[in-house]
Amino acid sequence: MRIGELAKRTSISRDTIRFYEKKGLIASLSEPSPTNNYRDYPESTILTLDLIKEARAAGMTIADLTIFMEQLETLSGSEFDGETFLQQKIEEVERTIQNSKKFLETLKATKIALAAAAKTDAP
Amino acid sequence: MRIGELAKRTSISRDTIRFYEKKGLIASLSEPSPTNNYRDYPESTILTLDLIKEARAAGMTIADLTIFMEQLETLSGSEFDGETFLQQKIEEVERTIQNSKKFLETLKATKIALAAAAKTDAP
DNA sequence: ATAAACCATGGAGTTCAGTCAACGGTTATG
DNA sequence: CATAACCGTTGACTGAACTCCATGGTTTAT
Repeated sequence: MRIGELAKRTSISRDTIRFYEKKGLIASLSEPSPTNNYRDYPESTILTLDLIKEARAAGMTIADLTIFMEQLETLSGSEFDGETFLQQKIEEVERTIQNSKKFLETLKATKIALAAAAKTDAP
Repeated sequence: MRIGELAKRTSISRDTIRFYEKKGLIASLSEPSPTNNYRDYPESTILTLDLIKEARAAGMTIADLTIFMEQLETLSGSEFDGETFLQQKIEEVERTIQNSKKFLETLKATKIALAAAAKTDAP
């Protein structure tokens, strides 16, 4: 599919998609039409982009994602220690989750305090 | 306490602390020593900075935090609808947590796949 | 009392993650 | 076939969140 459709279906802008491709997070088919040089993406790129969105929201950087995508593709076969990298990222995300839960409690407590203050205040 | 100690005890750089103060996230005592103009922070600023760290890691921006801190301090008393703001942020953080959990599963699955591939590979 | 260590301010510089603009070629539509 | 809608590339630009630097004053340890 072409970049416009991909953009629409993932809610990610064309520019951002091209930016991700330049960074190596996604790849378009290497042999496009002979007459133009339009990018052509497989259906699966939608899934990849969804994954990237999740990962970004979970605190992963694009540099992290570049390595991660490489692991997904090659699944072993390099000198690079993918398992250690993944384990580190797992721990990072676990910390982020714990941390966010804690902060969530603070937010909730603040909201409750605010509501209580409002009640004794207005009437 | 002075900024250096605060920096050490929170693992946040002096520059960042001053930056946060300029943004209104924290405040130093308004009447410092008469002989110098060093910032002087109460013990509680450590807790505030820890909260800020949590919040940042949970995806809150500094602009969000500015509003949130104001809510914490004033606890009602403005035209601003703090409860709605807080409810929105609660939902945002909840989404972030759900999302991060999902991504965490992906990371774990990838690590397992990598380990399996490595086994059938080497020996 | 003097050097090392600390503090302040203002402003410039950096990194990350996009985003926009200008220009020209391609494809789809009435 | 005109023309709107789409695509490509290059490079400049933005906003967020720091980070660094230069300059100069203050405190502390020796």
